[in-house]
Amino acid sequence: MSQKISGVKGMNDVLPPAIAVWQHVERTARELFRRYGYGELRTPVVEDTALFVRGVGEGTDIVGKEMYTFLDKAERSLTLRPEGTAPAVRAYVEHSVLNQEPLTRWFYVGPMFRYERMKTGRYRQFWQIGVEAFGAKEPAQDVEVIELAVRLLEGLGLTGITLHLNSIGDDTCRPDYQQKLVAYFQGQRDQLCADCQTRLEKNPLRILDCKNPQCQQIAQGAPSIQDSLCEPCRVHFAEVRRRLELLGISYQLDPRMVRGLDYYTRTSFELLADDPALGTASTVCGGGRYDKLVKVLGGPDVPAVGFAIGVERLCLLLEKSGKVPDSLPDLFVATADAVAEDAATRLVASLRGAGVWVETDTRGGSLKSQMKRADKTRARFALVLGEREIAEQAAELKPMAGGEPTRVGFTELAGILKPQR
RNA sequence: GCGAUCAUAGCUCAACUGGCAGAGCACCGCACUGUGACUGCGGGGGUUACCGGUUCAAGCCCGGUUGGUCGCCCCA
Repeated sequence: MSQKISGVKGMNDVLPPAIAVWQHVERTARELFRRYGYGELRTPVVEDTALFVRGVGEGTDIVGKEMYTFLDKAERSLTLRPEGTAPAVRAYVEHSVLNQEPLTRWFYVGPMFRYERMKTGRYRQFWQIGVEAFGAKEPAQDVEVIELAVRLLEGLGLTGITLHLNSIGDDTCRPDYQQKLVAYFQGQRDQLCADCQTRLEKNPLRILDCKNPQCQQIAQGAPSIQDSLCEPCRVHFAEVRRRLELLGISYQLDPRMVRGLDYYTRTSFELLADDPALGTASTVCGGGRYDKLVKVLGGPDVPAVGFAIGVERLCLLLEKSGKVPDSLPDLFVATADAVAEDAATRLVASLRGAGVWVETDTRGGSLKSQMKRADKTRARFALVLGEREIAEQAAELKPMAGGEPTRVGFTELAGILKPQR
């Protein structure tokens, strides 16, 4: 025996049967996105490092300390993508998509990479399902994107999810607000935690969602961004809210929810799970409008909105809720004697050709061990084939869950089994 | 990056104040079987995460490393 090699820290294998949750999530998402006219985008897992430095922001934790960055053999600095928006924008700009269509709606599913300390619902390789819509500045687009996120979780049968909503203004009103904020916190500077004192200079908005109780207390009295929005931002946000209500999507206004990145504008939202199983990783989905980003990445001045969902977190919630539909074989075929072998092989092949999910034990063995195997597969029906059945071209179809067997001719089998799926 | 806590068979866990590393489940084989979850008997599986130290003797005590889990930070 050679030395065992284990997987990389923070990166997980998913194997059957646990993969069923993932497949269910993906299937549900793809079907939903199709109905809203979103097309799938696939970009490489590796990008030019500069894309994230510029697109995500130099001052962020992600760029500052969490990226998997390396030099390839030609000394290019490459990075394993830490998120999906910057690559989507890169592709949008690179293929001049705006020149082909004024409105573009994409979704993506794939792994992201961040070098972080692990905990529940947080891994170094994690999957995101994301949506990006380019070209519409209208509130209707914000709402369509939010609706998509909400409907996906609804469609998966999840409850206990709250939509948190805020508008963080734009270039014209946010600077004013930041000034007001700084002025307010400056007065109580020494009562803030050490982190927040630095934030006061670098990113005052972030003080608002500091978890420190003392800071939270102080933040309570801070001016709300809602009172500082400029007229266009105020109107935009009011329309977003009106349209959400129109669709019956409830939300919680959260004026202290902010985004750390400069290019985010106006609408900002998160979906939070109240399930303690996620611990502090309760954010299942985060998104918002980023009207500046396309231009920042060298493209035209195109408005955009999007979100990203953490698939592992979603799966954790789903596994716990037990709302994953079973996917089970239709039939298990066992052989009782050697005479039946060849005929059974052909019967199984033709059933499979007709679309029936058939399991067998390719190791053969005693009927008992085959039936044990059948039990394991949780097939709906079992069929035992021997000399007698082959001669008569018919067999007892036995429901594995219990109940009376029925005598069925081989030619009828596919018809009986297939429609039940 | 900081702090807490844990690590024994594939899984869940035992092993007294330091004294030959075990059970259940799972897996495999045989017997009995024309029909499986609660038939009988048997079997394979471990350098007790790794490295070092103390001791006549370490799964147990001490130090380090790695990995898991949970807070802080940040996020999805």
